[in-house]
Amino acid sequence: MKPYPIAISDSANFYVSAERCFDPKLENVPVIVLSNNDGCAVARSNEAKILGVKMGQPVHELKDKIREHGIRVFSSNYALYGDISRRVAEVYDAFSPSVEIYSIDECFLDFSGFKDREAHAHALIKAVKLRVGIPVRVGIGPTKTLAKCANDLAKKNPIFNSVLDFMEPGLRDWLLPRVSVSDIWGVGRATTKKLHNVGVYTACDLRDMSLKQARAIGTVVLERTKAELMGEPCIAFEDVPPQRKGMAVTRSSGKPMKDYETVVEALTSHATRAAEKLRQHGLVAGTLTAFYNTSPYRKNIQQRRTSRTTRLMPMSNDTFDLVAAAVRCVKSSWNEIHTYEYARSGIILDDLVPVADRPATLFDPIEKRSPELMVALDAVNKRFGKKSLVVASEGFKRRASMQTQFQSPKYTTRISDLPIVSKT
DNA sequence: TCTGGGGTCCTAGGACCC
DNA sequence: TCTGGGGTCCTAGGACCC
Repeated sequence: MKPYPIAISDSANFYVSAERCFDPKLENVPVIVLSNNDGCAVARSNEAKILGVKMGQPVHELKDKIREHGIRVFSSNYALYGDISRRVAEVYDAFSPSVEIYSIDECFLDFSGFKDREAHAHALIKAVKLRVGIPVRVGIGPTKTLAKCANDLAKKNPIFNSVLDFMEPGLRDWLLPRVSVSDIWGVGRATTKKLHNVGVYTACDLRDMSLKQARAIGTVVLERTKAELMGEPCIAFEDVPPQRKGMAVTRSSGKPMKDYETVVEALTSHATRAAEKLRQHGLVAGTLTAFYNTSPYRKNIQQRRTSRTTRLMPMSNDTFDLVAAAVRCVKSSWNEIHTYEYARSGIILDDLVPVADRPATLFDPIEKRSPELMVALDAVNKRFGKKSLVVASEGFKRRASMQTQFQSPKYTTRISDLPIVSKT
């Protein structure tokens, strides 16, 4: 691969910024956004970071801090964040012929052909702020890893004024020795520890270590990272999203799940949601895995992790097929003798293919279901609200709905959530 | 007592990312 | 008491085949 300038634009504390878009009172005060079920902090404003709120910190550990410092707390509002993300990406389209959406808050942009890359990046930042209302920062480099590294430096050091261009090797030689190896994209906790053991502490050390040693420590992945730090691209720019391979619906349950029925109800609910997701994406799955685990955090209870995988034949996105498969998995793995307190469960789907490419099966299933039934099911649930129609094994008791105590309005995707502007 | 070699495919688990 | 969810990629090892 030949190197050319790649930019990465990354939103600052994205979920917090998205909340601030619609509530200016949140500026300059500590704000955190919680994970599903209001379990832990997954986004923190700079003010919250200064107060020592850690990424992923459980919210029950933060009670005092929240009270003392008046931290504003939000449940996650994915409808809002997803929509803001889409709007930001639309702005990027005007600044590059080729954009790769990497995550909900990051895009890679092909920056080749722009003479003054820094000026172009500043224009982009201005446009996103003006048209969507959230701050972004830009890192530029000859490889994705160097662009990410530049972006990280721009994020942490205000002197770079939100843009850092790493195309110049001299600038890299100066700055890479100041970057911890653990801050490099692709180097996680385990690899950092191994690298420290051989005296590799900085991005520069990693760039300059032998290819052979890099491979011994972190397989081809670290080998590629080293090459990318040298300015040799190994990770391709992908402006067309590749066909997705898997899909998962997993949840922690608020209360421990002790009996068979409760676990079946949870997995029925996840399988139902997974089937909906498949249909939304026009896919069918060939493999279904159902799992349910005890909480690894509760050291004093008996632990058990259970997972069963089954083939879906024929491949399917039918709610009843997926629920039946999930229930089979629980049935075959249920421990009758001991009672455990399960805390998390989920459905993982693999071997996904577009409905049109579904391979024909030798024998048609005995019971043929019509896709129209699923269309009708989706339509009813869309019109009358989620879970208006459910499969019976999900249960009719109080449904375990997610804890979202502090959710902001769905400003951009639900008209009834807009604040009424009163005429005065 | 001796007990092949080389290939493919599949799966579980680890590591990492946001 | 309360600790997220959804992805990708890579490797080792077992099963199987000839």
